Amino acid sequence: MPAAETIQQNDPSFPDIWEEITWRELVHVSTNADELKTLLAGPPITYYCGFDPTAPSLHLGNLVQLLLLRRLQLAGHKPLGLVGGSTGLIGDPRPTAERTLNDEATVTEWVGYLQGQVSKFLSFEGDNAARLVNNLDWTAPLSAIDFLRDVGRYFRVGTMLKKDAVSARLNSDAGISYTEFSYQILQGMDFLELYRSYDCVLQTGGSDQWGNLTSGTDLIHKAEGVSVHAIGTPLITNSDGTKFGKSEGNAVWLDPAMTSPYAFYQFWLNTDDSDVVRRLKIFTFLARDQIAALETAVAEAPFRREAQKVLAFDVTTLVHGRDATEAAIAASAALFGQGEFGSLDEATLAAALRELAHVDATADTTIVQLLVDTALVSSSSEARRAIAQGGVYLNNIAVADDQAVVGGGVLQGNVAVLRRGKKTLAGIFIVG
RNA sequence: GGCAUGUUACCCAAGUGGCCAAAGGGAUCUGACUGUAAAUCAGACUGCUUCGCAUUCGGGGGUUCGAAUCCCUCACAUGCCA
Repeated sequence: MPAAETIQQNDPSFPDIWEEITWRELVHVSTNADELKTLLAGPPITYYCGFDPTAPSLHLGNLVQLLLLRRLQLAGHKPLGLVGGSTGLIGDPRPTAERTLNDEATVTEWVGYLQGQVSKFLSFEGDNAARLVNNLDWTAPLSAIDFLRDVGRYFRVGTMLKKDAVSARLNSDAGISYTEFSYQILQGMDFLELYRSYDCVLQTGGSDQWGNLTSGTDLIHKAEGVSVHAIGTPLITNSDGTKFGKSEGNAVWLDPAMTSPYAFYQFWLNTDDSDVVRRLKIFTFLARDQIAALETAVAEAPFRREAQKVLAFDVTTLVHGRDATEAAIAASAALFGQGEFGSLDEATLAAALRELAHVDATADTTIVQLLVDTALVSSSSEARRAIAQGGVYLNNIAVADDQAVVGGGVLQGNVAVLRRGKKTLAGIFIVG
């Protein structure tokens, strides 16, 4: 375990930031690479990335963008963090189906949450201080007529139809609404507005947003006669083909109330050997030689999982802070340690359990009920099924009977550890 | 606006009057093996007061002893025509 969190800095062994972000595999597509390299090596530029409030929190996919913003800021450039108050009301077209529109009050509330999260990853001090912007500020006052005359005229429908996001939907039987079809115009407008107000010349985003990114560069080219840039980051994938950023089928959120720091730490700790080096490059500020050393460690002693430990420590610390990470590690050590729970002291055990999903219960509560209460399973049918399959443990002892109650299975301090499968745990505090 | 076709569980997708809680694949979960990996193998995967019962196949209504399957209607989608 590292003694201290990695300092946020770019690796000085790279000649310039472009070389570094390329090495970190952060660039999947971009506008002219040579020009971008030169631009980023030169005097500070203003750049931006947008986050749409389609949920109350950002998730791991957004973290890639946040870290790219931060790396560019560390290279001296000036970030704009855009939270899409207006684009969030529309929603970008997903490949499969139309989105459900969220109401304005909800979106407004989420805008606030996301702004808070974005702020944590950027510096708001110094010559290249970050700024937060909200596209509702310039789209809300716009009338439909102004929109069509001033902005719409620059957009060719043929071009819009060719965007992957749109054509995928047109070719599916879901079709696409005019609302979502218009999304690319809104995002293009954002870039133009930021170019005019802040001299913003670069937009970053996921490669799945490439059509929307170029929508902006094209618009600026037409409206202002200027060439600006875009960088599309790769879609992060797991080598086994499953989706990155899902734990137990749920998204991993940055909000500790939605994904606990313990669960967050565990998510990273469980990274596959074959993915861990790529994760280190993208999600940590470790230097090239440090990552190379960890790569060797994975190859020579994979069972030690050194790289995973460093990755989990660094990313959890980055997102949740040092204290939360220490607590998550302590809980992990207690719960996954060699010894029996009975050998742990009361305070350590209780603290560990509080890192997990935990509930209060009486001694005569059934295990089935507790599995449901702790959200280890989603229904009592599933709880019985899990018990029947031998996948439920109380204090590391398999539960065989689906009528069983917590009863005597109580540890020091009147607590019990409920486990489903190998590593999904919950704490039970016996009261009354 | 007209004609045609389609809408099945998390996703894809069979099923076209009873043998359908509904094939198959993916995802997911559990077990074995392990390093709290991966791969592989096995099992599970609507809910419940679980050897039984209840509710599901876009919404509503109808025919029938009986419907995911037939009819009507509404909504949505796709294609062609206007």
